[in-house]
Amino acid sequence: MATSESLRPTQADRRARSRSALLEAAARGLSRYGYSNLVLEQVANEAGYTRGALYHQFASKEDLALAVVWWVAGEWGKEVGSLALREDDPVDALFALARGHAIFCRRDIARVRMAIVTEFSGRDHPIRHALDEIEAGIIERIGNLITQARRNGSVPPGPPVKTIAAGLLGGLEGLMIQLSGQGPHDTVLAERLVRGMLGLPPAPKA
Amino acid sequence: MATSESLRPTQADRRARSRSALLEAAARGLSRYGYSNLVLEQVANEAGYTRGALYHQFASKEDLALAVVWWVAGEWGKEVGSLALREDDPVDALFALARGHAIFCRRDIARVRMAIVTEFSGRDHPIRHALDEIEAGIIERIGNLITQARRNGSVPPGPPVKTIAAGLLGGLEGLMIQLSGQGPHDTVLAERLVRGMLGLPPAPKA
DNA sequence: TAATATACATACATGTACGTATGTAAGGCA
DNA sequence: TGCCTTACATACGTACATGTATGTATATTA
Repeated sequence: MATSESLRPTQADRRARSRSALLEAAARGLSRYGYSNLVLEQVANEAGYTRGALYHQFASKEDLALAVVWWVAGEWGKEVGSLALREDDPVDALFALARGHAIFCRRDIARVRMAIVTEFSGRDHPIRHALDEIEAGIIERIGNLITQARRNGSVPPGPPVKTIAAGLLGGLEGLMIQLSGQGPHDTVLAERLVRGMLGLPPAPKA
Repeated sequence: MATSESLRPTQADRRARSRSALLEAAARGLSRYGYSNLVLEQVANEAGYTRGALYHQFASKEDLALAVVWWVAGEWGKEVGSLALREDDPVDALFALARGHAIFCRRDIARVRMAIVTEFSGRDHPIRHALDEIEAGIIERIGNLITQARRNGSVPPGPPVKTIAAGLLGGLEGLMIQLSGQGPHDTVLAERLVRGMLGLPPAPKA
């Protein structure tokens, strides 16, 4: 039984390898061109395959996009969401989320959601449902942190928690898209954005 | 010479009337579906015409989109940009811009830029150039206000002015997209976002 | 090693939306 | 009032991308 460490790859290895290559190429393409501008032949070629391989692994373009969306969400959870769990103070957790998100957005795949969300907003489409579900999860998480921080007394009152949480997410994503995840200032501005929207004073000078 | 107040509309009147109807329908469609998902027959029908009328007034789909982009930019300048000119203090001008932008974003046409910017980012496309030009103008304007405010002493030092200005614009647009311009909290959060990104303390309680 | 299943490539069919060419009615000018 | 131009509708051609059907090479199993 040949595994990934063996010289001759097994079928499952081949499948997994090509699948992740296709997924990554599709994620890059989605974040650059959006959904309907994404052409599957280009995706397959960038991954080193043809459309045949793609349709062997994914039932349709929509199925591929859904897989990408959930894959990116998983990566976000692993790379960003985990940072919040390491913090005790909810405000620190929010800062960690913001900075982590900024760093995550330096990867091109991070912009998938914002790139395709407008294409499906308002319509009843599976991709929209997936995006909504993922977004709702993140907003709920942020909202819980804000609620804790308000109980804690470290965050002043203001608009409803859910509104702030949604605004935080949207503002952060817009910020990162604009900065293209390039500058070294992305994390600073992300933290500033969080402070502002929560009603916190600016960070003391280091 | 019959003008718009006359009973029988003149040719120029007819032309202007249908043109603005088509423009508005196209703007709504662009902000909802983006560029490539926008189908011209739907645009024409929503405006009360057919594609024939559209192609009589606009050379191509691209030409129509460009016209929409510049038209929306003009509306923004009239409704939002003018607010900043009324303020003496640069920080107050920035707040006025943020609040005005929030209110502007309650109209569906306001989201045109964010809806189509990802479709052309990275490519060498006339629509991208137009968006870049408009964006550069707004960022420069915001940047000048920030520079004044820093000289003024009312805004602390931090990341480069241009970076903050760009981040401010991106963050605001992301925020407004997320809130869908619905809630009454959009202006509050917009101002909070500006305060945070500038490094200002939260607003004193009214 | 023969037989079968899997991973992928190639070829084909279809639909959709753009752009253009042509036709028709209404306004402008002599 | 007759001719010309403008505003719009209808009809057609075309290109492109998706999805499917078929073909081929590699891996698995007996």
